[in-house]
Amino acid sequence: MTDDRRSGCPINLTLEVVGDKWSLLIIRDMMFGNRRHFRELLTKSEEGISSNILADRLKTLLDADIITREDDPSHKQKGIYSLTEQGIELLPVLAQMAAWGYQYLPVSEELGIRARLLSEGGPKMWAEFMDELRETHLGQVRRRKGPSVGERLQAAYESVVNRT
Amino acid sequence: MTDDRRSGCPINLTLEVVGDKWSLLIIRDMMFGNRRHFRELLTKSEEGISSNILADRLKTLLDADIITREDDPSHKQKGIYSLTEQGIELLPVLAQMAAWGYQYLPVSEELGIRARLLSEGGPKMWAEFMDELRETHLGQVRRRKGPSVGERLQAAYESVVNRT
DNA sequence: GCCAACTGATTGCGATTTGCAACTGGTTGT
DNA sequence: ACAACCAGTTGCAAATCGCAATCAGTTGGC
Repeated sequence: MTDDRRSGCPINLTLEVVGDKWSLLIIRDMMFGNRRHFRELLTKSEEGISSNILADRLKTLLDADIITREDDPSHKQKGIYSLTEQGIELLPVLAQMAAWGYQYLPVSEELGIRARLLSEGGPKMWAEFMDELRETHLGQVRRRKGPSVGERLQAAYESVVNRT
Repeated sequence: MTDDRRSGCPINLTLEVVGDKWSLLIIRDMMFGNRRHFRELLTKSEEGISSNILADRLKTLLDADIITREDDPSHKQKGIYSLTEQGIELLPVLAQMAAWGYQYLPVSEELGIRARLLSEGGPKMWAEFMDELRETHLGQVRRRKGPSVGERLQAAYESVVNRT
């Protein structure tokens, strides 16, 4: 783990931290799938990450202060992973990638619906969702106003999945 | 070059196309550095990409319809690479990554100034810059209104570099 | 107390990807 | 004619990836 950087360009530095094929997917699952434990991230991943890669990426993300880990009081071996403020602020990056992928790539209907809603909702919806994440991951209190963005996204996803 | 995808998730599909350490840097150089030839991308890159990687990534980006290549009439061997509409629409992704990197990573002053301006300018400035890119890369005409975003970013960069 | 199932990982190992350096075959300017 | 320039290609060693098996500790059921 050397910290020599290729350049001081913000885009490059960001890529050096999360510019691989897995890190952002892990963060996506933590944000949209509410995965907080190792096993959840391992087995409920759409793409099937393997355990050594997951362990390695979690370590990297911990080092980069994008997530934190604390012990689960209900199980001595379980750890709970949480997003930090920095991690939560990666949401706009994910949202833009989702919007781009939704527009130009062969996205499946079930998995695309969230991207569509999030894209249509725009930065305002993103900010609201980030507030919800701050509540779930940082324990901050949020002034509620109706159904959460997370709930709405989940409901839309299920409605597509259950449609016969 | 198999086209089996890990999942139909828009974020995953986007990562499968540009989720490596170099592709987005090449696109960045084409957008902000106005690099259009192989040599320009190779030698004027901040990070020092090697020629085989560059050739490989350009091929991938061509296949993904993010860039196009045409012969340079002024030199039989030279090719001119241009961004497609899809490629230009990656700007918001880059802008968000730049904003995140600028806020949380040890960005150098010279290379950070563009990120700061672009972040402060927000989606409106991004749209304007994308229009300029459509002009340069797609040959579209643009209704001009004062100095271009590209010129403003470049001027800011040079002013930081030349400051003693 | 015993044991199966579950927990977060780690290890071994072959396949792939990366990246440096040298090189190729062709073009251009002088 | 010849040096400089052009877009790549090739060889090869090192690093990374990803699958499967394994590990050691924890928990719940009986």
